[in-house]
Amino acid sequence: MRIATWNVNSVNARLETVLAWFEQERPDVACLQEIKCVDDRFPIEAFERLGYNVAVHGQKAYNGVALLSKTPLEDVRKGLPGDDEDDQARYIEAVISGPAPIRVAGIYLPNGNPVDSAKFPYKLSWMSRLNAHVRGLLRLEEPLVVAGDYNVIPEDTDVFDPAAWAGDALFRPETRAAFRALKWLGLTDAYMAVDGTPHGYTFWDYQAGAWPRDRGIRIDHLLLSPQASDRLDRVEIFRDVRGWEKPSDHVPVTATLSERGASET
DNA sequence: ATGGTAGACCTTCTA
Repeated sequence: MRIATWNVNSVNARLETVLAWFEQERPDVACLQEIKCVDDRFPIEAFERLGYNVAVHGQKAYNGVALLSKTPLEDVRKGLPGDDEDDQARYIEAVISGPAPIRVAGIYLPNGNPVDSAKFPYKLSWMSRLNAHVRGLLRLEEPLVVAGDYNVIPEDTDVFDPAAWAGDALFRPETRAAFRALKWLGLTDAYMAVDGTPHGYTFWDYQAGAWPRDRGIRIDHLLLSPQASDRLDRVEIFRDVRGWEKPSDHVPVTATLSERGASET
């Protein structure tokens, strides 16, 4: 089973590009972020034609997340618990049905810039809520994948110029500490299974020639519960997609899990 | 030089 995450930066502005990648790679499951539309405007039929079931948690103009799966989505949750005042659409979760069911959460973690605004504490509080929710999910002892645009640069090696990013909300010590705390709950970063690349950038800014100069950052992650990481075969970062016509500033990332079911363990 | 782009939408915000 191959699970994808991709911040598409408007699913409607990017539909042709997004569909082209789906037709080429045909992942079994996909988490999309920044769909930038309300539920009614999501191009559900286009994905259904490719054989996907669709769950959408949309929002006008900003944010918005969706889950796609070739098998039916069960137990769908929309929105991250822990703050009834939070109306930003950044979290969607479902159980992917099949012989070896797996729970997948798609996240669009807040950017948090500028750090001297309310956006940074919102980011940190969102990460704290995610930590609390994931802690509960891990108690289920199920295969779980938490995938998405984390807006977190975990390590110096995940950014072209660490010094230039020192004060950025994506790289601040508090942000990186919260990401480590999430992993310390018992999640594995699937990126450990990537091989043969000098770095694993997943985002290049539209500005200042970031892509041609390869000034990227690694911020799109798949974190796996022990029951999921036991099945991890490989990770792929589709960096070529950044060079396509009308690209998103993020590229798709996939993790492939073996199909080993409960009966064989 | 502190630049540059992209998307949604009401001329400014978000990233």
